[in-house]
Formats: sequence, C-alpha cells, structure tokens
Amino acid sequence: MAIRYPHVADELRRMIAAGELIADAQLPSEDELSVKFGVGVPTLRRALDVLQDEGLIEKQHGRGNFVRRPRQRITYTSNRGRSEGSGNASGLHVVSISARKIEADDAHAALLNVRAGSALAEYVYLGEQNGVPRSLARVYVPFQGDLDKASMHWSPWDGDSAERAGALGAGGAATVVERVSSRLPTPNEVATLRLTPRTSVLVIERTTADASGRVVEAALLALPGDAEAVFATELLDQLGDES
Amino acid sequence: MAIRYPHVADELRRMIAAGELIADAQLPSEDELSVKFGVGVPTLRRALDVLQDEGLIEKQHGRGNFVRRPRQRITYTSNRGRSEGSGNASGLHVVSISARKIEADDAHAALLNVRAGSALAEYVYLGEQNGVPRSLARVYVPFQGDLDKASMHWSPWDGDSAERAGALGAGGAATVVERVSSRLPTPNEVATLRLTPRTSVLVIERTTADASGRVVEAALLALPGDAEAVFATELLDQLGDES
DNA sequence: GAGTGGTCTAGACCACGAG
DNA sequence: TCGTGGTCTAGACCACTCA
Repeated sequence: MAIRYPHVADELRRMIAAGELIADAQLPSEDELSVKFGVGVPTLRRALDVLQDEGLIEKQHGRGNFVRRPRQRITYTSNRGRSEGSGNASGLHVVSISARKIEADDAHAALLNVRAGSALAEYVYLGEQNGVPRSLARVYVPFQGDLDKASMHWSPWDGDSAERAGALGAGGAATVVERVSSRLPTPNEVATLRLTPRTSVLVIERTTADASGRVVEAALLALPGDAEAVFATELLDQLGDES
Repeated sequence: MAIRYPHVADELRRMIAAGELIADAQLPSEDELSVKFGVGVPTLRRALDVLQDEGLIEKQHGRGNFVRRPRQRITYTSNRGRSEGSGNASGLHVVSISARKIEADDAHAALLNVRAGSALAEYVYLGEQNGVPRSLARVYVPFQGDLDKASMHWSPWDGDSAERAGALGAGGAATVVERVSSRLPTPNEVATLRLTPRTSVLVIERTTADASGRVVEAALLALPGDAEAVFATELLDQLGDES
C-alpha cells in the first residue's frame, strides 16, 4: 500500500507553486480538504505538517490554515574591515525594543568573559521587513554607569565592524569573533518572530574584543530559518614559493 | 484538560538526563511506554517525535527507539588569512568518497559563475568522528583536463584559506566568500549523515575567486544541526579621529 | 454560537529487522 | 515467524477566533 500523506503534500505544494493558492489566502478547512483528497483528517493533517515544516503554510488555531508569503531571503553581512557595501540589510527596519540593566547569568558570563552577577547593559532590537518580524537581536555591553542612548541605535545590522570597534573605544586593534549555528527557537522567539516551534533559527553570536582581550560587546542575533550569513574576505597571498 | 504529550516528553527527557536511559540503549517498546505513562500510543508517539526533533532519541523502524549518544559539537573554523590554529577539526577523520567529472547544472553555474553544461570536477568527502558520520562536503573545481589527485586530499576542513588560494594558482590576491545558512536535509544527506528528515542542517557554501574574479573553487559543506561555524577577524583601527 | 484547528483515543493493517 | 515501529482511520472532545 502506498504511503498517502506525501502525495497529498505534493499536491498541495504543486497548487501553491502553480498559484492556485495564493499568498495570505486561507486554505479550505481540514475537513473539506480531507474529503477532497479522499483521506482521513489525521492523514491530511500529517501532510499539512510537512508543508508547515517547509515554511509554505502557517497554521492559526481557531482561524484556519494560510499560505505563507514567501519570505525574502534575509542576509547578515559581515564586512570584515572593508568599509564598502551593505551597511543595512535590504529593506530591514530595525526598532529598539528595550534597554535595561541586568546582572550577568552564567551564559552571559561565558559570552563576555566576566564574572556572573556583574552588571550588564542589555539592548533588544527587532528587525521588520514589510511589517513582518524578521530578526531578533540582543546586545550586551558591560555596564558603564548608565544606559548608552547612542547604542540604542546600533543594531547588529548597522554599520561596519571596524567602525563599531573604533566607536566602542578600543582605540586600536580589535578582534571580532562570529559564531553561526542553528537551533530550535525559544518560546520567546516563536512568539516574537511568529515562527513555528519546529523550524530552526539561524543564530549569529558576535563578540567584539579590544586589543587587551576585554570583550566590549556581545550580540546575539536570531534569524528565521530561511536566512543566510555572508562572510567575505580578501586575502593577500601571504605565501612565498613553497618549492 | 491538560495537554499530555509535553509531560510525557518532559518525563522521558528527565529520565535520559538522569541517566536512567543510557546512550545507545533501547527504549521500552511504544506499547509498553504508553501503558506505563497511561496514555494512548499515538500520544506517546507524539512525545517521542518531540524528543526526536531535539536529537535525544533515534527511531529505527522494525528495531526500536534508542537513546542517541550526545553529539560532540562540531565546529567549522574559517581562518581568515591567519595561518595560526585549527587546520583540522577536532577528531574529525575525513575520507574521500568520490571524484568525477560532471557537467554544470544551473545551480553549479550560478555558484561558480560559469556556463551551464561546462565541465567540472566534483570531489565528495565524508567526515567521521568516532565512526559517526558528521559532515558531507562537495567540492567543485572547473575541469582542467583530469581529476586532480592532489585535490582529493583537501577537504573543506583542511588547511588554511590563504594556503589553498595560493596553491590553487591564483598567484595573488584572492577573495573568499562564505555563506552560512540552515535548511532541511536532502534525502541523500539524511541517508549519509544518518539524520532525521525534520532536523535542519547547517550549510556552508564557500567560493574562492582569484584576483581576476574567476571562481577557482566552490565547496558545499553540510553539518548536522548541532554544529557551529566560527569566523574570527582581527581588525586594525582604520579610522582616524572622527571629531 | 458557529467554525476552525488541537489533542487524544483504540484499533486495523503494513513495512521492516532479526532469528 | 515474531516484535518492532509506520500509516491510516473515524470519532469524541477541547481551545481558540470571530461575528
């Protein structure tokens, strides 16, 4: 016997691709679809789960299932010391959510290389594209006596790394380390970014240290699954001939 | 009425964390567990799905459910022109799977900036850690008359970017662009890396171009979900005082 | 209150793995 | 052949949304 839910998923996928179901439009109810495809409701729901994992539809409890507007790919660009280019991501509107003083927990302590319990300033930013939340960023800086109002306008998206490092008062060489990983979203990210709990987010963890190795800033950036981070480097050939 | 499957999942998670279910050990059958937790089999299976998404268990059709050995975090390091450090990832054993000549399809063409249909050399590598497949890499190079045997020992994990660029014959400045994204695994990746179809993989797409902008190499690296990519840069302060 | 999706159920049957 | 997980089913009931 054939496994039926993949075929149902294929057919729904085809209908979306063919434009028979347009973005933001509501799908027929699950009862209707199960009759239409000649399968039971649980099987139809299994097919919808697949489409949800693929980001093609969005389920809304009590309202219905909807075709999702295909997301524009969102790109985080690390401009490694070259001041050209980017600046801000295309069409992304970043708003500051909150600025507050907190005490470092163990995770913060490891990130910033400070003692747990020391004072930090936390800035939270939300990036939106066409009114859709697209990125959630938290920036941590060792607390310097007050919440730096100027910092509230620097999201991880803005400006050049070198510029930031300079402005942050390093006054010399700085080291920027960026870690990129992928994980399931936290409940907070699910709510804020309007995600499903089962689709991964791309996480970029950036720490900036001054010449003495002291971490002057750490940024945590969460992007919905269909995102990418771009790192470009121009290399001079540092090698002599190696016979 | 309370939703039951999260509680079942919590309890199973606790048992694994507490060591009551050890790595590689088989779980009781789903029938047994459903009785033990006082829920129906579908509900128990729903809870197991959650644990599978979290990478805590592995389901094997016809055999049983097993506690997964916690994965060591795997790290891809981009050493941006600095020859220090890394070289190879910790404990990773890379073997060459295949080397063959192919014709570029549209995806290859876009990646390497060549015409579709032009000849490419494709090298495939599998990285293993303790006998467990941990990374799948495909490297593409414009075909140069034969399959370069030497290249077969350069996986994306080996060596320094600058060294590679030099060895690749650029003979001057080179540009390396690395794109990191996250997506669901292909069926091939599911089989080769022993993944589940629902857990994301981290994908690193690296292209190396010579001074003239010609792409001399493209590498596609797929890593299971609990992986990270690290990019470190040392910046000289390029700014004068900005009044 | 009507309509929607979410959860839970019991049971039948199929597909896979191993002895 | 047997035990396992995988699929499919029909139906009951709950939770949410909106008029």
